[in-house]
Amino acid sequence: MQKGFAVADIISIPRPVLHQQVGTRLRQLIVEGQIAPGAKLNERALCEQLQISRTPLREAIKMLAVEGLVMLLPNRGAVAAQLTEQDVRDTFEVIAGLEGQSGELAAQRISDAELTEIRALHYEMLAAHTRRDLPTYYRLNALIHNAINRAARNPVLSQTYLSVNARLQALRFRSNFDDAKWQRAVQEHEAMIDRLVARDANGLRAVMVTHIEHKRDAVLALMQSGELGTVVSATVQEAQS
Amino acid sequence: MQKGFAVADIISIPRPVLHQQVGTRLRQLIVEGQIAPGAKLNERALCEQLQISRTPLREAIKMLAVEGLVMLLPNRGAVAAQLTEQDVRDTFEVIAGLEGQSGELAAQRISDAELTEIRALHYEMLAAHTRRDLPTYYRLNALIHNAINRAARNPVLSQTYLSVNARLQALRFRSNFDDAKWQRAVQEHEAMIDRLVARDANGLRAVMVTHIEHKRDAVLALMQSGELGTVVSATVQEAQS
DNA sequence: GGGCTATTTTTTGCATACAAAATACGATTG
DNA sequence: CAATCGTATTTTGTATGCAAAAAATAGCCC
Repeated sequence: MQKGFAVADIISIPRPVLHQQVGTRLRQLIVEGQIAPGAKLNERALCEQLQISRTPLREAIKMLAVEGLVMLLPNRGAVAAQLTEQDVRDTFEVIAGLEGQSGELAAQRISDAELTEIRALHYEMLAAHTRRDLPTYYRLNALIHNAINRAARNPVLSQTYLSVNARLQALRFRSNFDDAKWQRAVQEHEAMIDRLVARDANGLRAVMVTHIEHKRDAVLALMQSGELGTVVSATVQEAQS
Repeated sequence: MQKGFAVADIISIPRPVLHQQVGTRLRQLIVEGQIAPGAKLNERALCEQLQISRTPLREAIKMLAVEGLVMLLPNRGAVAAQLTEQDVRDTFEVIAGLEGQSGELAAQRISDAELTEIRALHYEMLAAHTRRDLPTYYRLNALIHNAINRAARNPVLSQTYLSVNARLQALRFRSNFDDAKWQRAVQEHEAMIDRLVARDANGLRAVMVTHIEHKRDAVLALMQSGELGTVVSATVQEAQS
């Protein structure tokens, strides 16, 4: 009680507790498709793989269940969430609302410094697009969306967005970009910057909603083509560290 | 594998697993204020009170942490979430967006039967208002909001709304309604029905956003008056069973 | 007596042990 | 040989045990 701050309190990087680490790792495995949608999460196997006991693993699984990344089957464990087409539509609908609001607020609240940074990221993204460097493009794309989210100055909104969005990550990073769609996405990003510069809240909302709807259509097309479920080597991705 | 459906699979009501039950109970305790905001969740004490071991309790606590109802302090357990004024503003901002979208979609998608039911509930609510029966009013109010949410036909949206809203429940059901505010809330509900009948999506969105903003102001006023933190006997309430 | 440090006690975090349910397997019978 | 039943094995759910960290307490020095 009376002891002040020990040195360790200051210098030691507080290693997150195990169930958090495990949660992060599991999230990664699911989002990257290493654990395929619908696949069963065998506790013993995961324990061995992650070198931990069942207690923190189970705690992590319960957390992912709340986030919607896994489904709990009473007395039969957990399976990675497998979204139906309708689930995907519903989720994108919510994401569109959240991103729209995020854009609306960001346009009102963004600082010049943040705007400058976003413009810089945007140019980097254009470079990646020009080089047809998809992984870098994805990474920068995520960074820009996160930056806009941050500029909205609402941690609850950001957190909610990340949580809902995580369910789609496994799909989003596999959408097959043809050049036309890619070009359109880039143009939409240009429009976002424009609306941000103009501090046009309603305009930015509209652009972001449209952008998400196009992304949704790309994902749905991919789903209908039946290409999903295949475990594709995943690209680096940002959100939901 | 080969065994078909046993009778038990059909007739037995599958008693939810313990961590779910515990989660529900803890949520209730926090929302009703039996566990005050900021209060520590002592594992041993809760284990005795709920007559369970620490394992399911800890799993439940982790789930509530994801929902935002408790905060985890590494190596120091969990405390019931204590929202700052800014947290409340942020949360209401998200709620406004979600309810607004919910209204927008409900106006487009509601069936006549659902609309009829909502009108009936509305009249019951008017009765409760006339009698100044606040508990019944709250209950019916929650039922109407839930019904609109359901009419939006988006389970992901409903779930997200419930999850974010749960954090405010502890506050919302303690707001001191003066008669003027109550009257205004009732009028806003009338406007909701109107917009639903007219299938006016944008109109309903606007009404719901305004309604939430008023609710927010009432809660903020109560917070600033310092009346919160007191454990008040909670009223029955619906959401987040 | 006040403030600091050392020691005890409590509490948390993780691992393991045990019980119940589900699954897999095999035997038995028609 | 197929289908069904019974048993063995696996897997999940819960309880308990153990170690480390935090909190409380006591002791000490000034």
